[in-house]
Amino acid sequence: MDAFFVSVEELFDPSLKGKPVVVGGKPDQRGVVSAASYAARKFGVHSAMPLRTAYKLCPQAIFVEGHPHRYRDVSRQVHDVLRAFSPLVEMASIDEAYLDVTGTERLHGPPMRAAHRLHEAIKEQTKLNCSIGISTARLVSKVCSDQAKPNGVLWVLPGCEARFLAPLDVRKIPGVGKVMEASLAKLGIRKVGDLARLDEPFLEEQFGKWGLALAGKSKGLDAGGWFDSPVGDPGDPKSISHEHTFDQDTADRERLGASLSHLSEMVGRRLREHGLWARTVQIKFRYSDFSTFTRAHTLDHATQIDTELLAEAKSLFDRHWSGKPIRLIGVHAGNLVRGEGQMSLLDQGHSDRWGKALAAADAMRDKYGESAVGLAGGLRGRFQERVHENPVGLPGKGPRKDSLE
DNA sequence: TCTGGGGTCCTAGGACCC
DNA sequence: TCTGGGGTCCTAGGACCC
Repeated sequence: MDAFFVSVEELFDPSLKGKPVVVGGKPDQRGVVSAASYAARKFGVHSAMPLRTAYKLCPQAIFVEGHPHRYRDVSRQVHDVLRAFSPLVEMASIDEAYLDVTGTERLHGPPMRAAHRLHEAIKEQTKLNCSIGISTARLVSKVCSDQAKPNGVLWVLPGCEARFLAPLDVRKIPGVGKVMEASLAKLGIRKVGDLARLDEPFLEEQFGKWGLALAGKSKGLDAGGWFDSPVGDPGDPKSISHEHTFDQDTADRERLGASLSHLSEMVGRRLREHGLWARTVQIKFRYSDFSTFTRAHTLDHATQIDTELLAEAKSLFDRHWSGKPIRLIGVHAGNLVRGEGQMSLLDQGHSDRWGKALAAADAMRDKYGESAVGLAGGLRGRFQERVHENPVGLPGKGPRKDSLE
């Protein structure tokens, strides 16, 4: 999709059209640009840029917080259009998808006509512009859809992949970022064509497994990793995490504890949504100087219970926090397994009761919103006066710190 | 330029096992 | 007693993507 977040904002507020718009937050907030309109890009504003920098470059821009739910809804609409077109669809992100249209020629016509039909269908049903790249490989299609922006369709004929890529900067290859670009530049490699001319053993020696894949990519092959896999459902997530950057750095133990509590609940909720259980709990923290640490612990069983995630997160935090002010804190669940994790027998009764309570809490959140219900610890500092010891007696006996309010 | 939040994949060292 | 080779799992960090 072209300038996706901005375009969705324009859909809901047409007065934004044609103006410099920055999605990501207010200019005095900690944060970065999620998306910038083409008018804002003219001033040098681009995604991932700090909001304060964007403001300096383009103070007249309209800064909006954004509406993640709307983006998700529209993304689903796009997905529906694509699925009607071909069953082999893979959403690669909220605004990007791959379609395998092998053998649909009798249905949709030759590639160019098929792409234009799809382009029109998306415009008609979502009122949004997109760009389409057509080729024999995922990698080439992605690069060529980027080249087709805005609102274009581009087809790289079979056999022309390497010739299409050769004049482009190496940075255009997905997976080549700032660091790789700099390492390649040191070797005098700036264009994809330079890369394609080198022999594979040299690239492997220089960059390991990645170098080898890179050699293939430069020639237009889906060499190695994700690009190599067939188009289709990507399957279960491998990790689930939530993190939070404070408006101002804090060393307030209560606030940090409340954050860990809230983040653990969000992670637990998403685990239950997916039917996944986590064996590894990891916390992340970042100090004022931006130094960032992660600390992990792997359990002997898998869990999806908020209080258990929280207990691990808290214990990791208490053991490793230096006491200095913190900018960011996060909770991460990894080593995910599907279905029932083996609960220790002792905990079985305990987890059953929590299971029921958590299901009820999730249902309330579905109905009334994310902040409808939470662990008492997570409310501390937000609704201090409302926190009593286990007001509804759920689900433990008597007062307890982690009761559900 | 004062740097979000959600992910994936890779590397490297160490513990541990046979 | 100076010490192999293969494997797996765990942990920490980092590059990269949208």
